[in-house]
Amino acid sequence: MVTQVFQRSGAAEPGPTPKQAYRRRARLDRLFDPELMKALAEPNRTSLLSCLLKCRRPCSVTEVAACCALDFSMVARHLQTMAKAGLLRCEKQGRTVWYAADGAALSSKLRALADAIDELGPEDGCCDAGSCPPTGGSA
Amino acid sequence: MVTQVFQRSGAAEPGPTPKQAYRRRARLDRLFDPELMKALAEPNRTSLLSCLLKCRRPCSVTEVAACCALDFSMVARHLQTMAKAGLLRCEKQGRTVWYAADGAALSSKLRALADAIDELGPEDGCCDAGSCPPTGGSA
DNA sequence: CTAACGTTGGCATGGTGACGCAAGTATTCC
DNA sequence: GGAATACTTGCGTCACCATGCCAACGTTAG
Repeated sequence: MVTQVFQRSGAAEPGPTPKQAYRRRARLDRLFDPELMKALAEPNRTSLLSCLLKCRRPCSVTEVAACCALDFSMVARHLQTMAKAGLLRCEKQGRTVWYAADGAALSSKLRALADAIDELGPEDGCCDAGSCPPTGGSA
Repeated sequence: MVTQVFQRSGAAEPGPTPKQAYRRRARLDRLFDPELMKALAEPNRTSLLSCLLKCRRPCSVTEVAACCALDFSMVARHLQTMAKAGLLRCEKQGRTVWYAADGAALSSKLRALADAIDELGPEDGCCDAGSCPPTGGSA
């Protein structure tokens, strides 16, 4: 017998087939932001973001670049990338550019995504539609 | 005059320099998961994830691959990637592999990240330390 | 005006990953 | 046993991107 990992509840709602689900647009689909996730996918970038979040104040590129071993131009580029993704706000003042982490914006985006996921309800099996009986389905 | 984007509050707490902030490890630093974010950074992958979340039941690779124009092997690889990142749970049953989205795990991770960000408090300027007066600081 | 400063942009390089194809493996059915 | 099914894996290609170096640009100070 196979170890039954996937628990099935009473299958109150059928649950769509993957094809139906794939086409049906949900709030979730609009909330997945590749640009945002890409910006958060690079360890050096998240280090810089974390640094700015902990600073809780605007910092210049020079200041931030002094923290890590990265090349200065790379730090500038990372900050640009994150600003474009909505993670940082920036303000140019003379020859200095100040970057500040927009923690509120990020956390609210993350919560919105979490809400949209929870909104779909827990996966609980269905398969009375007969398309995919994972664990001893009748079909 | 420069447009004053960065509002400064009373600077109740100094706020560390970027160098201090960079070294000081916070809960946040442990929550940034590059693997997770990378898994969420690819549009095709998030489409598949969304599909599985909406299905609310385990689906086989074949089923999922039938939804989109992607090559079968690519779908299988994407599902593996997401399973490794903790987004999906999978169970092999005979020659079929069932994948189910772990929505609860994802949303709780996102909320934990949001909590850790909010925990740091809003950025509000400081700079009485004299290291970075962004907008007409006294230093 | 000149020099110094802070940042941006071009360039070459190396690594990573998405993609499709095709071959291979494991399991089930006849 | 053999064939069909369901998936995995290897390979080659291509695009993107992180990285560092260096030149150029705009701004400020002298």
